[in-house]
Amino acid sequence: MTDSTASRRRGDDLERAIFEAALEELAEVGYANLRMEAVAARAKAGKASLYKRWPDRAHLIRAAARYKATNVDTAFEPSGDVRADMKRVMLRIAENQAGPSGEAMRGWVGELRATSDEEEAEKIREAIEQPRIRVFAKILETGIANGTVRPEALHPRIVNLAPNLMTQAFLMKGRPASEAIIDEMLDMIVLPLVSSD
Amino acid sequence: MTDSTASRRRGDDLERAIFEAALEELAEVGYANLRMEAVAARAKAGKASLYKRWPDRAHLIRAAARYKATNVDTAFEPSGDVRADMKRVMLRIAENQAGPSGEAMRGWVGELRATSDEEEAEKIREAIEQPRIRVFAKILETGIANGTVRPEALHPRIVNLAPNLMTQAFLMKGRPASEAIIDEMLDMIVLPLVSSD
Amino acid sequence: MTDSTASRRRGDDLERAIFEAALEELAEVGYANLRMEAVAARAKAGKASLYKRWPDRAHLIRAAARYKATNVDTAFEPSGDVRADMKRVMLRIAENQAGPSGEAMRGWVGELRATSDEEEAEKIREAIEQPRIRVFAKILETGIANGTVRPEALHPRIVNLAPNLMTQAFLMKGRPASEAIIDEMLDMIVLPLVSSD
Amino acid sequence: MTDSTASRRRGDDLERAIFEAALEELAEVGYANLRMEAVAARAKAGKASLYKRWPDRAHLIRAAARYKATNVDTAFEPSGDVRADMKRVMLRIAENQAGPSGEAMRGWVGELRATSDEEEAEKIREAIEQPRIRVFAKILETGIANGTVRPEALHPRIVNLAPNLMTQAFLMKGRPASEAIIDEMLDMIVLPLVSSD
DNA sequence: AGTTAAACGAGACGGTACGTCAAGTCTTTAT
DNA sequence: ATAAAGACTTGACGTACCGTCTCGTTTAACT
Repeated sequence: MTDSTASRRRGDDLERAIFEAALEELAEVGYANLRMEAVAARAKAGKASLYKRWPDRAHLIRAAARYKATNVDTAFEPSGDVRADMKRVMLRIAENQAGPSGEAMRGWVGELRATSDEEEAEKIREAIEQPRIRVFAKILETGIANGTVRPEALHPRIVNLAPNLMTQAFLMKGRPASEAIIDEMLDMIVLPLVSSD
Repeated sequence: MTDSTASRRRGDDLERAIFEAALEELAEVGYANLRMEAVAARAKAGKASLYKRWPDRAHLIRAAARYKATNVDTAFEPSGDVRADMKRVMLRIAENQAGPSGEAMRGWVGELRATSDEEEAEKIREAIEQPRIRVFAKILETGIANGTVRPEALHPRIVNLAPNLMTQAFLMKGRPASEAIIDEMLDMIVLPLVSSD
Repeated sequence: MTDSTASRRRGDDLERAIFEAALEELAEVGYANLRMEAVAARAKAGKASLYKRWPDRAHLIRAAARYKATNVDTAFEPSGDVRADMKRVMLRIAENQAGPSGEAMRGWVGELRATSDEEEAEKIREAIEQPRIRVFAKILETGIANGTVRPEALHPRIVNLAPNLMTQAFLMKGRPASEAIIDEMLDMIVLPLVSSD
Repeated sequence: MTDSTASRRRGDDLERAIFEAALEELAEVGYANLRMEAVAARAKAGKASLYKRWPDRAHLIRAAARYKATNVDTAFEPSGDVRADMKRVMLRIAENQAGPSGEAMRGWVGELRATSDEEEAEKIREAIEQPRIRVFAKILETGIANGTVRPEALHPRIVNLAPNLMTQAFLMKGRPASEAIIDEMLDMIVLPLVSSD
């Protein structure tokens, strides 16, 4: 029997519970107001169990964000309609930014500095960007295949353009871009750059 | 005689001294590690003199950033060469981001939330963007005048594109975009979008 | 009018309040269960205000005990009846041991070690013993004057004998000696040693 | 087979190992700084093995002190010279106080309170005092037999006087009485009280 | 010029959260 | 079946800043 409801959580079980608690706190009070004690209390864990795993709030939140990211369905199958596909992904990014992941990124950005551990920062950034690059690259490749997209559009700076615009809008406005803004981004910036004609 | 070494500063004199101290602290330790006590000590002021003027760290830093912005030479005369003009302004933005203003923005972004005072946030964002919009708009207008730029490029989303790319790069990397990256931004994204033919 | 009820306590006022709180806690829960946070809370003070004044619990409690001692009426006028005078003082010591001072001494004893700061310990011990020595010496001197006490009884080891027996009884039993025990101490040990015939 | 080097200790074997570890810790860091984890580690035992046997630090240490006491040679044959015999026993007590047993008593005293379990305390006190009473009583009886000691000296308060003075000196000074002090105790207090002439 | 009220520097204060430590409990793994 | 190992919850520790408040002192404005 695996009846462990009454028994004490350990290892991964506990870790998951902490992540869930951290993400909920993040969503409720935001990164700047997130207290380790609140996370511990919500996870019904001791503070020591948090500090044993992560040296500080920043590391815990990054780990929680990564945990969230890996537990999210990232499957995506391009339809062939480049604009529709891009819009769909961008709306999904917006949804994500509205939740704890958005808060996590905001906190991460706030504590980032040129003098901080650059390798660590680079790793995190790549972990965030890589999945997006792949998705947008796939969309563009489909477009190239059916002749609607210029082959030169596969340059990383252009592949990343749409998500970067989303990020910028989110960070500077405090909330994700609306659908209207996404439409503008697509029609005025991204599509003109990648379209083949 | 303005011998004020021994005398006590008041009013604007004091305010300026606090701003300078805040900006220096910002440059040295970054927003996340900035302590009100450190600013007060560096300005040889009491903490009460800070809290009398601004309700919290966030407000002080925003005010300091505004103070810095107004004291900087923003005069800009377009040469007619759109690419060169844009690059010049973007390099200037990069310089700025490397200093205390960059830290101020990072801190502001870190504390921003969808639930915060949106009007206040909007005002600050506009105060940051307006001068840039004007500069880039002027550059584009000159280009339109000499036929190198499409008239449709005057849409705010496109006018703001270059500074937005700069902001995004700065926030996500922890340091301003390098010259090479600025070149890429211009040649792969901005110029293709605004060029007339 | 010295109506300062509404204003914030500082300096000695605050110190006194902390001492009172510490002594009350001491009386209620004992030294071993005394918590700095409880003292701070009872004194309506921040923990930092405690730690600013004393490095740890031990120092705070010693200071509180000293404060108590200095605020107690130690005046004593020998009546000439050596046994009655000694009994009176011993009962007073018993009373004292039953209160916070007793707890303070118990705690001090518990933390004392051969390797601790001996000078400090010596100072405290003397501060405790000196007043007693004087009182008992005065009693014996009066007895010598009226011929009921041997002059050799003025040796410190004998002068201190009665209080030392009180201390030993208190420390080993957890509560002060009863009147019956004090009678025995006097009749079987102290008086036989000091009486002149 | 008595090959126990590689096999796991159990029952009494383990208990003895824990006692030894506790006594060593006691001697090294004192009661106040004794950590259960340190005892467990030194005994190469799990903490659970400690808590299974004793409910807390206090009980473990008392048990360890008792264990020590029973394993010490308490055989004593009075020589007939009361002063020499008493001095020999008092020096032995001093030796004992300098070791872990002294620390154990100090800790016990520190945690004792009027409100604690009095029966338990009484039992422990008697366990400590009984062997001493017997030894000193035997010495005095020998003295009475050869006419050097008054028969009235057999009252418990007087029989216990010498060890009580030792205890008091040890607890208040942090270290056992020196030989010079023992001489004074004997010549100024104990012997005058018990001598027959 | 002398007086007065405000502004100021210094820093003590009540308080919150930090990150650490050890206590005592519980689970897992090895003997 | 029992012990070793050590992960876990709990709660106090002592520290660091927060934002408020009090104290004298300095300065500007007004008798």
